[in-house]
Amino acid sequence: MRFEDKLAAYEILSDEARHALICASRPARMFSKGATLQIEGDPAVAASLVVDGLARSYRSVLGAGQQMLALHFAGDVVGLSTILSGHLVCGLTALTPVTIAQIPKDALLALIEEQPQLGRLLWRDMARDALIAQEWLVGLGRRAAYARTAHLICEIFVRQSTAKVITGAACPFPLNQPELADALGLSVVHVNRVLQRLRGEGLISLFSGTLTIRDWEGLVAVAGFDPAYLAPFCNVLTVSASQEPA
Amino acid sequence: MRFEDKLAAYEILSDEARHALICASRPARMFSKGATLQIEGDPAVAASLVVDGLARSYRSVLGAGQQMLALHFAGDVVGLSTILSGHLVCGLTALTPVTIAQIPKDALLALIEEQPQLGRLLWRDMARDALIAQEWLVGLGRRAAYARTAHLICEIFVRQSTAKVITGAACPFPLNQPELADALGLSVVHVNRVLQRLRGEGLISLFSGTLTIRDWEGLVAVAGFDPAYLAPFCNVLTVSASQEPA
DNA sequence: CGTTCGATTGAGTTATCTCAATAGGCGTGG
DNA sequence: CCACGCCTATTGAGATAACTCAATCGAACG
Repeated sequence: MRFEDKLAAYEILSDEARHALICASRPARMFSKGATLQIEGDPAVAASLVVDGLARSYRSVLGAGQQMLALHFAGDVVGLSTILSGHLVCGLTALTPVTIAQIPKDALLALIEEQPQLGRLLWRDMARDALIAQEWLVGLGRRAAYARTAHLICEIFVRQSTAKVITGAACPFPLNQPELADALGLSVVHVNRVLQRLRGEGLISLFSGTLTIRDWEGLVAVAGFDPAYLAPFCNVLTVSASQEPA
Repeated sequence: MRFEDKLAAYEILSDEARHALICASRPARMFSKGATLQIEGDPAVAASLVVDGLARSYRSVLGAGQQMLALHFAGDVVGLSTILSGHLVCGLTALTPVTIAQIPKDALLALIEEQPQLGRLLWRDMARDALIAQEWLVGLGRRAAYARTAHLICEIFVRQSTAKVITGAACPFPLNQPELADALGLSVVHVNRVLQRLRGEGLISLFSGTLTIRDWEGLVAVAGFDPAYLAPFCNVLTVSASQEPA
């Protein structure tokens, strides 16, 4: 069986490096929505390349549910920092049907040594993730629920739309309200009310998994959103490759 | 003039790599408490090695004060992910008198190419920072003020005490209440009340810059603190070197 | 056709904030 | 050496954002 392996890269990968990456990774596997890709607390054995779909990583907190840590869109690499630090992994589940190609830890470490160019790319990817996490941190610490929600919507919209232009456009929105609550550090009930307000103010509409931006300027203003932190890494290059690993 | 350059490393650096690092960095400079080391929004021109003291990075939010993003103890490297991503820097100020050795961006990038071993070390450092940031994220999202504050106190205590054993011991505590508020996403008034409660419950005492742990078990329980995320990187090796750069 | 899950609404509770005021410490300048 | 001013810690009191509990409703699903 063959499949497409889309890899978002920040500069052009040499054929050699791309080939090495493909060789190192296991055959991509598909998972259905809601599937568990990684059990929280397991030791780190592999990084995951999100070939298609959307995944989320999270941490559980004693009596307080879960906190989502990051969204992983197609092209993202998950678990680098965990492997490098030797720490136990956080949970990872599929928010949509998802295709994942795992890269075993040892193969990844070897790859980094042998393909410095690829290593630097992965490192940059981690830097991008760190910036996004920083933005979430700021939001949780200092933005009220309304602005925080608007900000996340902005982020999801920008990360998802390959097109740079953003207007009164629409995009799929794969998070339901309980998932939004986990991401935003809010209760489900409050998320619901915040969303109603965002709709009421004419900023968005959001029904059955589809988000429509009604007033991008307004939404950005409410959120205090500055897309710069996403820009330098927005799929500068998309590499397609067929794969048939050992 | 000579000075000590303490570098916390996770594995033994080759003499060559260490020498290259020292050559790449500018002469260390001292800053007084409260000094601005990096102006928020400037372009990234250099990474900073904290030689001594404690610094904090932060982001300002419109009408909501500042959110502290990270604490940087001696041996930490600041600004790697900003340089790699090309993004503008966050603010950086000294919480105590601090000694900083800057490594200009170009020199750093060259260093990474020429000294892969050192590069991997720096990468691991970034992975550690990511884990700590993740812990802050979880705290801000899902821990109540009381537990969140206890957790930060645990983190500071562990990161600061080189001694592994933790008992009814004391350590300097360089954050005042406004700074704690910035770190914890709380108001100063509430920080004050939370601290009073932590004292009242007999968990800590905290006066004039000195923290004393009165009940480590209890504090850890309240915080839900698991030191594992700090452990793999706690100053496995401390390298001392005299330096006289060009 | 019953069950489950997500969205929605109501109502009361509480954690945390804001505003305001006081008091102590410390540095600076007169 | 004292007086002033600023910063930090503390306290009180009222306001509010966000939470919890609980119930309803519709859609998806088996």
